[in-house]
Amino acid sequence: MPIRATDQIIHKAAWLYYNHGLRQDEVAQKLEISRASIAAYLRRAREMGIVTITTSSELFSDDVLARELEDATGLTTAWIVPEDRQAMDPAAEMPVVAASVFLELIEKGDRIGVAWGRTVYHIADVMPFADLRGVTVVQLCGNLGAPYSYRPDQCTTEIARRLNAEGINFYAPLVLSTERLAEELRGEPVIKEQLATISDCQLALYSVGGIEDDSHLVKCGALSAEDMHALGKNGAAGVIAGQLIDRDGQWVDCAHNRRCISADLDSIRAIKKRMLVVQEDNKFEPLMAALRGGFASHLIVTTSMARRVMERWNREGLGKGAPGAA
Amino acid sequence: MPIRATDQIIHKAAWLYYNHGLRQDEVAQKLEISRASIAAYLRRAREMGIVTITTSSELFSDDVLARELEDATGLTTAWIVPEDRQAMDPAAEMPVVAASVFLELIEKGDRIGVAWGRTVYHIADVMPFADLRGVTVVQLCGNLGAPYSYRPDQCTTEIARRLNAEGINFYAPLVLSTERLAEELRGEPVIKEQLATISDCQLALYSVGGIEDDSHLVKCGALSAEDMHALGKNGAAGVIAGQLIDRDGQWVDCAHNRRCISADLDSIRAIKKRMLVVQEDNKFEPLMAALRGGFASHLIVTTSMARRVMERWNREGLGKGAPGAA
DNA sequence: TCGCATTATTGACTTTTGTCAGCATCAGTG
DNA sequence: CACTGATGCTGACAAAAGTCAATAATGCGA
Repeated sequence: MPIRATDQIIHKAAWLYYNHGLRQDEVAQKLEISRASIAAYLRRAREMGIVTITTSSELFSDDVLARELEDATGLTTAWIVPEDRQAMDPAAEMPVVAASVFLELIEKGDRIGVAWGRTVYHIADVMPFADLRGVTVVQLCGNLGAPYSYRPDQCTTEIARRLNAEGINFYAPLVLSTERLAEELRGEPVIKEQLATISDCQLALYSVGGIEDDSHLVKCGALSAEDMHALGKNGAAGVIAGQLIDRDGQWVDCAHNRRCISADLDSIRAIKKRMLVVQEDNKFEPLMAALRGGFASHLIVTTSMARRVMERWNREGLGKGAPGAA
Repeated sequence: MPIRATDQIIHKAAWLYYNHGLRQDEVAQKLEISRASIAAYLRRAREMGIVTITTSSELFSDDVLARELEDATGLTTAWIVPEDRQAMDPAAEMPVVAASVFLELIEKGDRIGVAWGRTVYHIADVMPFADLRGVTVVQLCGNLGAPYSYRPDQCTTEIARRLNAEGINFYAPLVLSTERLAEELRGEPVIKEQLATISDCQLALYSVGGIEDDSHLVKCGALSAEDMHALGKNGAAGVIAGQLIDRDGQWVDCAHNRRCISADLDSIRAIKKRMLVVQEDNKFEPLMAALRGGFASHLIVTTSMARRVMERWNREGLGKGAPGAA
């Protein structure tokens, strides 16, 4: 894609400022334009990803607890967000860490799967701007028919926009009213093809959902609170890409899952870099289920959550590596 | 390598400033430290490569002339430095473009060969700071015994320092007084081993030397002006990594070359990304020789030089791709 | 071609950042 | 234990960058 004529001047300004280290007034002089415009250009250059500013996220992975967690659970890398008073509030910090790590994990030409949820949306919201043409961001699960603040397509679109990547949305509902219709829709060539490309992803980003009344599926009306309770009694322990998983991270054979249009769990497990981000303390059990199910190779959690995972993992005598991990 | 305790605070400051977008005074407040210190930390963070600021060099490759040059000569990519009045002085611009392109071409874990000369030294001098641990920078040719402003080892070391990469120097002179000694030294295990690793490089950076009286080899005393003249008469057309090449880019069988300790030309040609940077207008013939010899896959030149190359290449009826190109 | 709406540019002002001399701290040394 | 040189921190000031309302330019439909 050639540079648009109007971008040329922005590019030049950014180059002189960031590469040559000229001051804004010097750049303004050189390009025969006001300094105020240069300031505006530079802002745009950053927003367009012409200029990229990255900070190593090593601060969060260089940690004894992170090493221990990796060793115990077989994760490739863990990032630990501290909760001490000197640090940021974890609720604000976690998405920033996640966005930074996510960006670091992307390689040229990658295909990236993005799921949905409050956490993912917040990550999209603080995602730095970059120029990653050649990268493709695909939606991992169907859309929620009802309007909702954190729609799956919004997550995908926003991330793709910020990265200057291609965003591929999924034009199917997440849940249908009958199993038959879901089945038929999954068989539709457009949908089928898109689902088939998911296992080609090199990187996936998601959180794990809870099965409480405040879970997304309930709040979005995909499931009633009663249904969710019942599913919980029958072994459901968490939600991955809109689908219920049991405590071992296995697909639950229930009406809801059968009515879902979303990435096949094995396709997700086939993705090499599976980045799982968990914010809320009350998602401990769902997180354990996701870990047991092999849904994470890269994990971002708070210090306290990391401790709880370590303790439980060791208590259960689970060895290195989760079942189903690639 | 774990973060040094003292770096931790720098890292934190950089994180809060660049990732969370806090102002310096807010960071100062959070870390309970003066704002002036934060300013100092941030500078250090940039110099240490904790924070990296990159600008796309597309401005120079997105150019009709660049496309034509690539198509005609079979280069992978060409970057053209403009000479119009609105742009920077090419003498100042070229090294900045080269440094930026060089950084873009590096991939994780790469081994990089760096030669020597005024151009390479200037590139090293404007190389941005980055955190590329795992990358290795190796010296392509022996050192100049005589003290000189742009010593081969300085180029390697400075680039490695700025990139936070490992620098491997070559502790042998570039030229020895007798062929026999050069031969013996090349046979020494330490030297031999190092020379052997050169073809494992994924990226090389060099310029091409001229054979005029002001050439490096003459100015450093490796060759007398008379010898150089004589070599010129006998077909030498340029210098690559301290060694003379003829107009077709082939190794010249002369006393000087036989007394040289430097990367084997075929080893250099075996490197996938061969980045050639030519500043001076009077290096046209050496550049042509280097191109014919397949010493460039990535080229950085001025507009006028690009035009001359195009014209000559077409006139000579050289097809796509240089002989010897990988 | 005109008028309208939208976008781009700028000068003047405010806020933020960079700098540096002076003070505090600390490790090494006689 | 005092001395010394080096390093690091800070407050106050200077420099640079950010912002915004007013103005100019531009595109576009009628």
